[in-house]
Amino acid sequence: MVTGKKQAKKGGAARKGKKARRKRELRPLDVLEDEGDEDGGCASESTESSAGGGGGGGGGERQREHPFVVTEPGEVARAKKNGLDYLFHLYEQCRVFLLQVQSIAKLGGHKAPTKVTNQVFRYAKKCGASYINKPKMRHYVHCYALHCLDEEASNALRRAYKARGENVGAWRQACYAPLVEIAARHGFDVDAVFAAHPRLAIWYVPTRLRQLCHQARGCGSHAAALPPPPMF
Amino acid sequence: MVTGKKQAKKGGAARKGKKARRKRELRPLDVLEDEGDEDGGCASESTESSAGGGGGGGGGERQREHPFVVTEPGEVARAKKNGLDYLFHLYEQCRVFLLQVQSIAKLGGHKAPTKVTNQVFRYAKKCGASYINKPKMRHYVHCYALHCLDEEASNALRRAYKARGENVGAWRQACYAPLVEIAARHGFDVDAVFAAHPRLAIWYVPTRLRQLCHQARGCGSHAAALPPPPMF
DNA sequence: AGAAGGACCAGTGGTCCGTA
DNA sequence: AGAAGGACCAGTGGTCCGTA
Repeated sequence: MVTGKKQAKKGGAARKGKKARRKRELRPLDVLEDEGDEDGGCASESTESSAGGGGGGGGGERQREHPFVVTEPGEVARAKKNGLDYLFHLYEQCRVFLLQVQSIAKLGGHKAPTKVTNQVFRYAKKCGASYINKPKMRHYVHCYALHCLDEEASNALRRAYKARGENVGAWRQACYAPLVEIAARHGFDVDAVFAAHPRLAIWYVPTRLRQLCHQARGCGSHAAALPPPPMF
Repeated sequence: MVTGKKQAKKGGAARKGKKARRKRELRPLDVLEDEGDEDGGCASESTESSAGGGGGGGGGERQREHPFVVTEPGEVARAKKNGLDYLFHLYEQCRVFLLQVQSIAKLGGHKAPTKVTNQVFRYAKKCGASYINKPKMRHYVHCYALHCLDEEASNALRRAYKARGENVGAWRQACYAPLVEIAARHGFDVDAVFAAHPRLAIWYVPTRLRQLCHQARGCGSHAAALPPPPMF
């Protein structure tokens, strides 16, 4: 409480042109630089140069990850695209990174995170997993949640959206409804649903999903077959 | 990471004369002012004017709480002092405040804290419990932990330290050793010990206690009858 | 247009140290 | 001296929005 008195409160507007968002110019191999930092460098440097990464053989310009496309289970995405199996694989990698951070913390007598925190993302970067970042992982958590909680339903949804030629954004939106239904069967307690699943418990419940469960609860006791909400 | 590059790292030195620690001049009844703030004012204004509070009948100057003295279980502290039953009572109050914050959050579809967080302390203040504050509660958590985990041992320690005429600081220090022993019986996993006790699970494990457990584990498998560590 | 992610900001955990 | 607690700060959770 130093700044003011109340201000725009969380998810509101009031962000506009503050502080001139200077972007530091991209330098190749940035990740490898702040070594010798304590806090533990990666335990194995498992660069995991596998799957859909960007970057290609050539030059200096750091490449973004290829965008995701809706793929069926088992299907490999074509050129310049990443599939959804790859997306879910990233969540599994984060889990492994978390486990490593926990082990290291316990060895040193430090407090260990129980969730995938900033510390874990930082650690992942140090291990060379530059393709993992917080905004991306948070963006798709609920998609991963559906995959964990009802793989059948998740697979069906992927096939349907692929067949319809929908883009990733549409598929992502569509993942909410089945989750709300699952939550409904547990008294609309999404937190409990996440907590009960070992691979999901390490992820924060996304705000949007929590909101949808809350508002679905408000609408009486019909266990909601909500058509995918039009726009949010 | 905006400031610099590494700096003094957590509990180190490097705090000295920064930013001229301006103290805002005390105003009486400060707490009652920032009402109408959303985020939920207190649900009951349970001012709890009970126990050892300071302040006295008279004038404007906001009073500090009376300092604690080592008292036996059931003993009421004499003039201008607060006893240890009162101290432990504060922890129970915080728990109730947490439960209220959780209820309110769930009603509103917001995420609910699982621990006594800043939010809970803020809420307690709004409810008129101005005698509750974070530094104090954090300072004595491990004393409360011993009270929860082994009331017999806790009571014995209180009697012993009272008999010896020790001050609160000495008693507080002495609370560490029995806790380390308890942790030792659980593989030195203090986090697990705290997590397993419902009234304790809502408190963060104090750094110092974690350190002591860690270093006790390092010293072989003797389940540590550690004499109270001389100074830290 | 649709999407990936650097960078920002309000509010957190942790505790020092000026105060009484 | 011993102790209570205001206030600070590094690093967090959350996500916007300039970028490609």
